[in-house]
Amino acid sequence: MPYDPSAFPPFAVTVDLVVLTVRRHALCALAVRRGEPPFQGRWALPGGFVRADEDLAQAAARELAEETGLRAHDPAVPVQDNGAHLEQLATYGDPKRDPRMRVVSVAHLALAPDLPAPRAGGDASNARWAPVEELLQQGGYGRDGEPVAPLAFDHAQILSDGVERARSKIEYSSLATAFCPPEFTVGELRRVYEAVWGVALDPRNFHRKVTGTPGFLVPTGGTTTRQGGRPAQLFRAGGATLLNPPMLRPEV
Amino acid sequence: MPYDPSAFPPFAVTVDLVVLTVRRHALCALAVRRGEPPFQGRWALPGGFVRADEDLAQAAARELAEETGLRAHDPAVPVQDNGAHLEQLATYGDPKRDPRMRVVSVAHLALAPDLPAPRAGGDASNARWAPVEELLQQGGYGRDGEPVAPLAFDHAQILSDGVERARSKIEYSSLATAFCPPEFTVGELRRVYEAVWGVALDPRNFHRKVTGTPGFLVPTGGTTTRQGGRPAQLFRAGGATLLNPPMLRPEV
DNA sequence: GATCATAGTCGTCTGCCTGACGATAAACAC
DNA sequence: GTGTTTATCGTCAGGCAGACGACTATGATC
Repeated sequence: MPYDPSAFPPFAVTVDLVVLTVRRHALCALAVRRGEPPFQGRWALPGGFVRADEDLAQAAARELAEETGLRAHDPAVPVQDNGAHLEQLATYGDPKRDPRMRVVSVAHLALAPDLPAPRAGGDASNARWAPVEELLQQGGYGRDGEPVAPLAFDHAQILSDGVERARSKIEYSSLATAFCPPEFTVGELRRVYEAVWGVALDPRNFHRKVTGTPGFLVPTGGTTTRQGGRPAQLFRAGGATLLNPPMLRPEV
Repeated sequence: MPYDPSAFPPFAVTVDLVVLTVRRHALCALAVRRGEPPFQGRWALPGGFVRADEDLAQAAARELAEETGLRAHDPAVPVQDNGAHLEQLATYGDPKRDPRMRVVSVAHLALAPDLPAPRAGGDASNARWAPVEELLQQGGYGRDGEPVAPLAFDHAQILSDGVERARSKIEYSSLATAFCPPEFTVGELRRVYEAVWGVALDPRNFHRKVTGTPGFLVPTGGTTTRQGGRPAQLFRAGGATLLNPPMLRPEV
């Protein structure tokens, strides 16, 4: 027995993506330029409609693949390959958030290692990685001196919530490894924490902490010199997902 | 310019509520009996359609008031009066979660102090507080010896997620006070933690921890003997929302 | 009224973890 | 070789948590 369609108002349901990565020691998010009204020409988060036969997570994974080529991890499987971490973030449903009609957006958060270059349907000029502070600042000027328009719709709020989720989640989980390539050094992992939190961490205490937490890191045996200086051990992400005790974010 | 309605599939959007409270040293959730198919006669979480002009949080607050008479707090205002804490939990949108049509449910989590009795549109027999283990057990027998049917739809999953959110959130926030009356003793707060986590806590260490965390508790000056034994100091919830360092949940 | 049971509150001690920081190691640039 | 950079190991003091002893203040029971 289907519902009486007059008994409830119809909604459009979309997924929007907060895709974060660390580039050049800065936390960056994927932004796409809108090609049509409303907010034509403004930057926005990637996203799209949920299809009739699609789960929300499937829709988010499909959008992520379309925008970045990344495959999403099965959340039940620990991070192993080069895929991105994908999780539901929150849902935004203010009646006026889209001027055209009633749209409820289920935002998702994706964490990815540094990628070569974004592609938005093949058009590179309409997609870019931008530092999150640049995307979130209101009416300032970007690094190139041009005025910065705020993100379309309520996407500044969504991005802000996604960044806060990422910042708090790397405290008590091993999610920071999702920003790293499959093999990485302790120093690279530390620079991820520093970029996401925007702080400087003591390399010695950080090294002691991450190598001393069981299941966080697994040495691969190899070493590298990627960053100059003494060669560093290479690690993969271990099976542990929850860090106990957590990494402590320095205050202020 | 409205969307072309043929460009996207129409969805129904509902809010479902995980309303938790602590009664008789057990973590309980509000359940309502379904009066119509599908799942007629089965227990389910309270919920309903989001109206055309309503925000998601407004819809959740309205449903909460209809089912329990509780007013929800403005999330920006710290807990002071007898209202309930209300926050968005997660969104569930499996294409088959409702056999009738495509329904996306934005689940919310509410934490309330112990209430006299539930009312579901005035019909008490169709609403009850039930221990969460009882609602979540699959095909067992309840306290009264009658067989227990699983919750309708995917509500067991939603309830499970809500309980897990509550369990983890009282670790690092002062949310446990949302389960307490406006004035409460340290022992009452401890029994909240014990019920939600299902563990026993050392009364002395707990007392030291909560009274030593700045901003968590504010003494009102009064004392009480509600639980027998030596009179205890009464407290109100302080302004702090985040506990740093957090309460530690004993392992296993 | 003495005794007991029940809760609440204050202390002590020990072990672990963290932050601060010195020291050494192994590469590269000149 | 010297200096620079990054990685890694150690040391030490302070803080917090778990274990648990001791004392206090009420009501219940004999």
